[in-house]
Amino acid sequence: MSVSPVAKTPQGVRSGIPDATVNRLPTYHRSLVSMASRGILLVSSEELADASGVSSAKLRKDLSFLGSYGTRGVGYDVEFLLYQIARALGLTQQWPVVIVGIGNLGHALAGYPGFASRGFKVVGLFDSDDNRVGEQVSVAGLNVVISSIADLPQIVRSSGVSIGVIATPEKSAQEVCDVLVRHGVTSILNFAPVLLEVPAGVDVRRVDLATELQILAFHEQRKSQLAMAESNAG
Amino acid sequence: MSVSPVAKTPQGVRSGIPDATVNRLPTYHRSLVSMASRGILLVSSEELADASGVSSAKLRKDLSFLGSYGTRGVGYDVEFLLYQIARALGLTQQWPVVIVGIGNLGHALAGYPGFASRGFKVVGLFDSDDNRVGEQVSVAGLNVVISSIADLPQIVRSSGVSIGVIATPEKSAQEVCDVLVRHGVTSILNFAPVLLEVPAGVDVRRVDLATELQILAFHEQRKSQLAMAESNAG
DNA sequence: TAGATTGTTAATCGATTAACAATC
DNA sequence: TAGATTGTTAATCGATTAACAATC
Repeated sequence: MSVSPVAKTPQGVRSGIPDATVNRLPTYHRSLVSMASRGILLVSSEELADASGVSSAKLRKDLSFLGSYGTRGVGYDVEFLLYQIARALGLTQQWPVVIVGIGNLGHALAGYPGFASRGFKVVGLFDSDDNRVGEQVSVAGLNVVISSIADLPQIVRSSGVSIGVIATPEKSAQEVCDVLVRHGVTSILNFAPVLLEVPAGVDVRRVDLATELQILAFHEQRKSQLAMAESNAG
Repeated sequence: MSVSPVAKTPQGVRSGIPDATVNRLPTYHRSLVSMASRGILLVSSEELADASGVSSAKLRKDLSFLGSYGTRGVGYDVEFLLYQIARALGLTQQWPVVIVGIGNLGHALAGYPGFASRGFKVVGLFDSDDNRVGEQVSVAGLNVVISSIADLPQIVRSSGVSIGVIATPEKSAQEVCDVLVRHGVTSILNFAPVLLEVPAGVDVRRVDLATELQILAFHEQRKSQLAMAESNAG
């Protein structure tokens, strides 16, 4: 057993890796994959931080929650650190994933190359539109057939799916979510513009185009206000 | 001039609305739109917070940065608060937007209904694939033709575009970003899995499927570890 | 040993929360 | 006036940062 810097609460043992850190680990992972593919063997916190868009202090702090995987005076072994981050993120196992709602967005998600390359395997595509059921979609070079949502329970159970992606219209998202959760899915990536209701223990992450654009609009507005204030102050 | 709770620094005047608050405003906005459409005239912080998935204390704190728009003992006027949030977010003006990279994802983005309904107007679709140039895409009920990237500067200039969406493959994202920035785009929503290099003053938000899935995988892994620890502890 | 770079400390900063005075 | 609910305060919590001792 390694001694890791674990945060404790009176309630019990906690994960030990702060949320803010977990949210940045995929970025470090990606930077390291890119470096490894370029044949880089060794990297300093400064270099990896630059490549990832964070400060080196933050990077070292983040990595310190995973363990002590660098060498003072030298840096980090790229492959070794890559493995440690992949392990922390749970990428050393394969995660079967289902996608529900195969419109343009669902198609785009199914065809996303970064899916397979990171240990996620699309084991099912589902759509409520009967005209679409039976259609072939190319996923990571293989053809996957679109199934009826009626077949979802069987596939989720048999493949042990715990991660589901919802790319349906807003209207059916909650219903689909309920089906997923009922059959054992405990992590959901939601592209529909609704706040899904889920029982405790189920994680949901929502990705919303409108939200992102609105935040950009806010900052855009602020920039033009600042520009005006400055030209007035002149 | 209204006296607003503005955070100051020795350097000068700052925006006054914390980032964490800005990031939640779109959620409140959406909840209020939904309530307004259901004919709800008045809402308490408790109700709006529930609908938005936050605590009422956090909601009230967030709203307090915009101003004092509620009535003690009563609540918030839905339409009025909606307008104030829209104004704060910059949604009372129309933002012309261009989308570059019209594959499956670009198509999905172009067809997204929440675009137009929130004051974003797609004024240009661009693709580097000459076979795709000239193709019609339905955007908010209108047909928009896919243009060559060579035409981007002209359209960005003439429409005063300041927000761009990048939905290209990883390979061409930085190049496209450079073109956008060179012609005056100062906010970029990036769906390509690269960290874009931009000059100071340009805002970039990156949305990445792999990142989201990896964060879910982390939590999923932690849940199964906790379950195992519990069954061992019995 | 001298130079380089990690891992950790401690200070600072920003975000969250609970409680409640203000006020409808 | 009594009840309800906001807006604000102050305490707490978590994240960031700079600096540096440890150590290759």
